Amino acid sequence: MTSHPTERPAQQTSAVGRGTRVRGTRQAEALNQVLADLPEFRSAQDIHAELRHRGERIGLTTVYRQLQVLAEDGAVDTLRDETGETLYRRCETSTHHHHVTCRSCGRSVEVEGPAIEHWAEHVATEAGFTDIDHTLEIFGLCPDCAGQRS
Amino acid sequence: MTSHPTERPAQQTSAVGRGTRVRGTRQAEALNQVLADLPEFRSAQDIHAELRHRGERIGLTTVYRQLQVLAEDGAVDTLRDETGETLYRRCETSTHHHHVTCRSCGRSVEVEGPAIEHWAEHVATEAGFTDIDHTLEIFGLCPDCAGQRS
DNA sequence: GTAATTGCAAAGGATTTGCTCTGGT
DNA sequence: ACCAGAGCAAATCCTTTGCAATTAC
Repeated sequence: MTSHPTERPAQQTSAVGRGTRVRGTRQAEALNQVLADLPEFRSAQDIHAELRHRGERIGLTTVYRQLQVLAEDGAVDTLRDETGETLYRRCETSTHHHHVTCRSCGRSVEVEGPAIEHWAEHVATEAGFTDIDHTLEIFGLCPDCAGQRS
Repeated sequence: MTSHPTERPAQQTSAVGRGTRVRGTRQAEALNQVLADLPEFRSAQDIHAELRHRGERIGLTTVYRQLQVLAEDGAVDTLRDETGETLYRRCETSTHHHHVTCRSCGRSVEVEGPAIEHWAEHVATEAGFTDIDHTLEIFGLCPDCAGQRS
């Protein structure tokens, strides 16, 4: 175990008082476009590759940094796949939700479960914990992939 | 995370016909001892360090390999913390359960929530998915760690 | 004796960081 | 001009692999 209690990058978007401090760059624009086009969860590297395919000149580092910011702002959802890679996808709803993701093709469906959030909060509080957070991912085979299987 | 029909390295314990194919080594023994002593989730590196502290001569590689096997056999539970590291702990109950884990010290409490399992199964099925599985981790600060904090 | 196991060193793979260059405004 | 943002290369970090040396049985 390494780090952590206090960490948390301390977001500073608009903390300073002044408005937008974000520049509209060609790269950011392109990334947004790709995110808008891809409905499935994809890794940063995938997304970078896709951008390159489209002929965009953009560095992998930029993709990572951009996605990080978008994730912090809640503009994209993130999840870790079984190999530990972080996957990103543009967020559709702004409310807290979870996903049912296809193990085979990556397609995913958003689902809400207020009961779960409460339950998590509840059991953790009961155990004396504070500052509670949780992660929940559901994996399975989507209709399409289930069909074409061995 | 439990089932997973498709993968599984095809264990060969006792497949050949002959008996025990597993050797009782000093290292394996020591690792077991440490796992028995530590009630919290710990990273492989932590466990290795602990072993060294105890004066054991054992390589990090062996710890990783050993833990991998134990995890496959269901002898230890694994989970990924927020940084992506894999944490291990000897499994206590055989029933499906989840954990409320301290972000700071790693201590964890097992909790059960049949309702959650059903809900997960339900929403996924409703979305047309099959062969469903899920992961749920709750993080927070345990009473002790919450105290000694800013 | 023989094969399972160890463990060092090196490889891998994802993500981050240092630092300089570029392009918006 | 100025400064946020881009990006390359190098650095990190956890984890796995190659392969020779050990060791249990």
